[in-house]
Amino acid sequence: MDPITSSVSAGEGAHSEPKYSETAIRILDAAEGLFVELGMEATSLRLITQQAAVNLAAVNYHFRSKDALFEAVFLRRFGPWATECLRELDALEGRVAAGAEPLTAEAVVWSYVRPALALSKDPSRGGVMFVRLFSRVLVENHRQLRETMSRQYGDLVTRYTRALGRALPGLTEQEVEWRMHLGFSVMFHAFAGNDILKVFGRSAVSARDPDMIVRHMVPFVVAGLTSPPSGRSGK
Amino acid sequence: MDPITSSVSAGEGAHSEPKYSETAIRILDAAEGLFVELGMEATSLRLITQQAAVNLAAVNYHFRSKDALFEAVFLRRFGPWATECLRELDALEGRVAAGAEPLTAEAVVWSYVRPALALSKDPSRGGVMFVRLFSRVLVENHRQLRETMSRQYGDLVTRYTRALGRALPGLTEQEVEWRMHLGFSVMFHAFAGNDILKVFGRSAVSARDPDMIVRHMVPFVVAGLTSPPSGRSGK
DNA sequence: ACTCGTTTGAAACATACGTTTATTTCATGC
DNA sequence: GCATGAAATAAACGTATGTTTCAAACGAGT
Repeated sequence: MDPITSSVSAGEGAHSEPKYSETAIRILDAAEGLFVELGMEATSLRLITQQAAVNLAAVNYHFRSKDALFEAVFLRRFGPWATECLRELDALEGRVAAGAEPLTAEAVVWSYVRPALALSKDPSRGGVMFVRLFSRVLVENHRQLRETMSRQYGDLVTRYTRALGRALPGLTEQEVEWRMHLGFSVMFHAFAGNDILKVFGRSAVSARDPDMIVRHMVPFVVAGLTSPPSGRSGK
Repeated sequence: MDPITSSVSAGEGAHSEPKYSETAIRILDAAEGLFVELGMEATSLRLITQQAAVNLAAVNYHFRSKDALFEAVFLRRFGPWATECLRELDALEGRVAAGAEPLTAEAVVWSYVRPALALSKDPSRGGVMFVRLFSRVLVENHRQLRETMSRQYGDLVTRYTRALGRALPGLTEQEVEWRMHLGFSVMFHAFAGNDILKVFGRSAVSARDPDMIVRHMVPFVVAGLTSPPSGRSGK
C-alpha cells in the first residue's frame, strides 16, 4: 500500500510531524545534502538513491515524486523550527505581559535566532543544512511549497510582524514590514553563508561558525531595525 | 569560423565588452529572463531558442556551451555595473582627498547603490533582471563563473572593503569584513526581491519599485554598518 | 506453514536534455 | 557571376532524467 497516504495525511492536521520509515529517512538525509549542494534541479534521483544506498524506485514509492520529496525534505526541518519560534514568541510575550521585561526588537530577533542557532548546532536535525536549503527556497520558485508554507505557516509571519510592530512604536505599518523583510533577509542569508565575498574568492570571513555569525549579525540587524524613522515614510 | 574566439577574446583584456551579433543578443536576452525565472539548471536550451526565435544549434555556435552562455549572460551585465561602481568609488575618494566631504559609510553604500539603481531602471541593460540573476549566482554554485569573477573583479571587493574600513575607524579588520558581508547581502537580496514574506504569501511589501527599495534599504544598512563596535571583537 | 499486505529489486519506459553533424542559405569581395 | 567564409537550419546523436512495471523478498498474524 501507499505509505504516503498513511503517514503524511496522518500528520497533516495542524503542525504534527509524519513518521518516516528507516529507508525514507535515509532518502531524506541524502536528498537534503544534495539539494543544498547542487540545488533541486541539478540533483538526480539516481544520485540520491545511490548515496542513500537504497533502490531507485524507493523514492517514488515513499514520496510519490521528486517534487514531493523536496517538499518533504524541507518541511521535515521547517516544522520543528517554526514550532520552536512560536514557542519562543509565546514565552517572550508572556514575560512582557507579566511586566518582567520590555518588548524590544532585540528580544524579537533573538526569538528567531535562538531556534536557528540551536538548529544549526544539532546535526541530528540537519544542522546548518536546513538554513542553506531555506535560502535556496527563497531564491528558487517552488510554487507548491510556497502554497503549503503560506497555508500552514502564514500565522508565524503575522505573529512576528505584530511583535516587531509593538517593539518599534513610531514606525508606520509599512516601515515595520520593510524592516522585517530586510532584517530577516540578513539573518537567513548570513546563516546560510550566501556570501558575496565568497563569490569573489576573498572569503576570510566565512569561518561558518554559527556562534560567530550570530555575534556579528544580531547587532547589525538590531541596529537596522531600531534606526530612527526615515523622514517621510514610503508611499 | 567560430564567432567566439573573435568576439570574446577580443574583449578579454581588462574589462572591455565583447560585441555580439544580433542573434547572439536575442539569445542572451531570452536566456537572461529564463535563467532568472527558472534557474540555470531548469532552463533548457530548447526553451531559450524557442523564446528567442532562433535555431537550437545557434547557442552552441555562438557560445560554445550552455555553461558558457550562462557566463556570458551574467558578465554582459556585471561588467558595466562593476565599471560604474569603480568610477563612483574613484569619484568619492577623489572628493574625500580634496577635502570636499568626509568618507562616510553612507557615501560608500551609495557608491554601490547608485549604479544598481540606475541599472534597475534601465531596461536596455537588463533592468532589475540582473540583480535577480546575481542573487541566484550567490546561492547556486557556478564554479567557473566564480573563478572568472575573483580573477577579473577581485579588486572591486578589495576597494570597497578598504573604503569601508576607512569610513569606519575603530572597527577591527574582521568586523569591517563582517559588516561588509552583511550589508551587501541585504542590498543584493533586497534589490533582487528575495523576500521571506513572499514565501509565506504575505507580500504587501514587494511593490518592487527600486526607489522605494532603496529608500528603506539604505537607512537600514547604514545603521547596521555604523552601529557601535561590539564589546569583544570576534576571534 | 501459510497467507496477505508491505517493502525492495532490477529492468524497462518514454521523454527531454546538451551537443554535433551535414547541409543549405546568405552576404561580400573580386 | 562566381568563389568564399559566416550564419542558419534540420536532423540526428548519445545520454540522463523521472517514473512505472512487475516479480521477488520480507514479516507479522493466525
